[in-house]
Amino acid sequence: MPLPVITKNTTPSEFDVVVEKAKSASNFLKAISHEGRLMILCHLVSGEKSVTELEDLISARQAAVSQQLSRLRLEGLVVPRRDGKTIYYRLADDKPKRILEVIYDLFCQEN
Amino acid sequence: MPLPVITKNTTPSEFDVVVEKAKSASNFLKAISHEGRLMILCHLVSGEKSVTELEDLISARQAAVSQQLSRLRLEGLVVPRRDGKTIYYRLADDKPKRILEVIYDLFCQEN
DNA sequence: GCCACATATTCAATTTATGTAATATAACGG
DNA sequence: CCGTTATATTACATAAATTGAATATGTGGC
Repeated sequence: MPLPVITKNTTPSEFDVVVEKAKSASNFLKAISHEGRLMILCHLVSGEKSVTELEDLISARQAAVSQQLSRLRLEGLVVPRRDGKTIYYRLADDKPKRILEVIYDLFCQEN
Repeated sequence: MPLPVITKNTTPSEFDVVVEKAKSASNFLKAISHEGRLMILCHLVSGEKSVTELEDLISARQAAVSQQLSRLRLEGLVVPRRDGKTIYYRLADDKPKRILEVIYDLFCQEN
């Protein structure tokens, strides 16, 4: 429950573990802290979408969307599935959803 | 509850509102998606800390910590309070805490 | 094999973020 | 007023992220 606590008793190796986790977390956050990628993830919460569908949803060009998906794919946030010519993307796990729920609550809900 | 949905019926102005919110959210996420700033915020969850205390906690130099705090201050995530020579920082509201709880759960908790 | 559609990759140009070092300000004690 | 401690700001160099344009790949139909 509580967030990590660092005191004088924290050993160097324990400290390193915390730093490692902070790195993973900040990489994840960097991946989602981009307007376009954030919108893409939002749309994927409601189910998988093709690249073309995403282009329309966020009014962006093919190359841009494909690049953003590529970044999300490399970070392991989304997973592609090919069906004929079209490629559908979906969230890889519930990490993005968990964060997005809070973000939505904080930025799109109140007043 | 549900995340924002964009359909063919979404008007341009409604769309703009969503984009605006996505911008705020991504700015906020950018502010916290930095290893040092993330650690600082983590430490502030348990109560206010002076700049010097934070320097020790995250093993960073004075100028670096001060810069990171400055960024967080400009984004409205933290608030300073002066007491004599020392300046104490605390979280401005519960936004960072809300996110950090999920982050901690996702990255520091499981197995 | 050739064409069209859907998607991905590459490259260069630009912008933005970050780290370091040096310097500045603010408050206190003497 | 001076020195010291605590913090902030600035300027610069470097690295990383983003964008746009062009091009490439993969798939299905003919």
